[in-house]
Amino acid sequence: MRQKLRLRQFEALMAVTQYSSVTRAAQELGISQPAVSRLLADLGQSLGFSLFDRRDGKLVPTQEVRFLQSDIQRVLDLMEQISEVSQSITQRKAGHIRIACLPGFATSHLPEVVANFLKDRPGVSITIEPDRPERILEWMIDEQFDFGITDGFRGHSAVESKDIHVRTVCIFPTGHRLSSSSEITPADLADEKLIHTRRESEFFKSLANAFLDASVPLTSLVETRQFTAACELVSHGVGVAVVSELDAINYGSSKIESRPFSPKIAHKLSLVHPTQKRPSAITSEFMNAFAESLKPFQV
Amino acid sequence: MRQKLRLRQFEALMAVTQYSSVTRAAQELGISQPAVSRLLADLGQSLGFSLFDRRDGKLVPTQEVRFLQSDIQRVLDLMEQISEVSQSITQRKAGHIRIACLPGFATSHLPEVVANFLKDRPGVSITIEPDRPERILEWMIDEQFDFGITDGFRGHSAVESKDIHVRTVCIFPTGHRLSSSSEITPADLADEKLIHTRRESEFFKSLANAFLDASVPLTSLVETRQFTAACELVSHGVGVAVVSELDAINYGSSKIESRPFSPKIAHKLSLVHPTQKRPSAITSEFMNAFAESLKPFQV
DNA sequence: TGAAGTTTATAACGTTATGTTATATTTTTT
DNA sequence: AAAAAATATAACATAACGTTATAAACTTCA
Repeated sequence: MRQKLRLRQFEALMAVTQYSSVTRAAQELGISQPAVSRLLADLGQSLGFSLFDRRDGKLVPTQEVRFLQSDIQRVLDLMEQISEVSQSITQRKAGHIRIACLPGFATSHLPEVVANFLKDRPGVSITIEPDRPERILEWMIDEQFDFGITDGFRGHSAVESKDIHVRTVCIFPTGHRLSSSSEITPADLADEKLIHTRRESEFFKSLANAFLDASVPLTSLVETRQFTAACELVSHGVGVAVVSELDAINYGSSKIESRPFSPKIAHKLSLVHPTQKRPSAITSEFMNAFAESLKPFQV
Repeated sequence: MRQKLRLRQFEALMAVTQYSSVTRAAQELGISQPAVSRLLADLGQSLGFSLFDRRDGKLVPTQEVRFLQSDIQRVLDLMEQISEVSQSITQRKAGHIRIACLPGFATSHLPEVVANFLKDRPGVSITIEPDRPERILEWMIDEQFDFGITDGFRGHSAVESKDIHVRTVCIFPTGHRLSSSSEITPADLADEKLIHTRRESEFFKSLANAFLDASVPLTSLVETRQFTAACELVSHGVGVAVVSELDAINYGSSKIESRPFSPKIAHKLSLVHPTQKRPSAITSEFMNAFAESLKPFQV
């Protein structure tokens, strides 16, 4: 009966082919000569044809063997590669991370974090998919992504989340009268038209409460989902806004200025991942790195 | 210490991935469940990360494993392929044969033999390289080819040969006065202009001797290396010739006719192969098949 | 829940693959 | 033909891989 072909036999075959000598091959493999002799004998038996011919003192592979050698070498190379990749994985140097995030992060904060993370991890690749929070939540539930950066998240059994409260600031066009204040209060904004997030959002409610507490009317002008859009509108002099400091800084334009807003209102970000699926080691590492990157902006 | 990755472990890994169950995988592999359990445990140990997560009763590969799976599958597929190809080789259904031959054979007799040979040997491939006898001899000595079909071969220590003596016939243009004879003798050709092989060739010497013995002068018109060229010339009415029956038949044109020549003169073909290099099984088989194909034309 | 049933892991122990050393045989060189 | 080198064979140890028995963990369902 034709037995099973074994890797060790292939290693012996290739070594003998390379050195044209069983003795030499054994040395290179770091085992004894009889061991190689028998590996070859067994392999020849399994394959059903002789493996080498003697030619003036050297062993030359038969044509049958040569016909198989490229495939055999490929197997050995692949094994080697798998071994290397697995090492990279344990050293957190290889893997793939699928990230879903709010559109704002895809362009501003995240790229820098990703670039930094990949710098000393050559085998790691990353997918970034920006979309609305609702979609990000779906993706987490479906486990289509490993990690999500979202806001307005209210909990879901299939999604584990870590909340990050980032500072917010009031932004206004450069040269605006508000630039003389070192801190902005609702009273300062009594006559200003506000650009803000959706009325249903937690953040808007906090903001509205602040105005309410200060007995100042809130003049709503534009409602937008994204802080980046708010920055853009403010820079065009449309109005003023209270946005996360993260966005204000990353907007990086000289057309707007920012000041702390009082009372302190935090914007809640949620770093999420599927509950059921244990994150891969490299994903965990990235999630930590990302949380760390937000530290400077946390309340 | 990171031990060696073994094929059996990969087989277990893929089986468990496929069936999401160790028990089921063991059944499919035809071994006991504990055996699979341990293969996985060992592999996890070697790789350095856990292989599966439990998800409502099923085993789901970790992302780390999924990252390696395509490579692992490729290794297993390749092993399978090698095993299949090696079977084909022993069954003479796979391999490669490099054939060097005279130009005439490349176009006429050989293709049919090759086609027939390949018909029920799907894995076999063949190289055909036509050239002059001198070059064919070189190729044999250099072992650049497995099998050669040549003539005028006078022996060489590095080349083993088998001589084949094929019948020859006299050819002339259709409707020529010779067509009334059932057998042509030198005397019949006394007034004919002859197209023949090189004067140094054995075959020409035999032919010349026949004329000499019959005391008939040989009127040489064209000297050519190839019988096919002679056929061509004859078909254009340039003269008559004595060529191997093989070529006469394969020329397959109604423009020439042939008759046996008397005395019988054989044309010596040599089937050659390198002495030192043992022919592969499939090459031996082809050489036999080719020799067999010449049987109908042998003296 | 918790008890039953199923699945997986662990333990104890053969068999085969793969290694060893010693030695016979073959091949190459002198 | 003898000496030297290379390879094959024999006898035996160890690790890989299989077994069965059984413990532990997980699912299911009353």
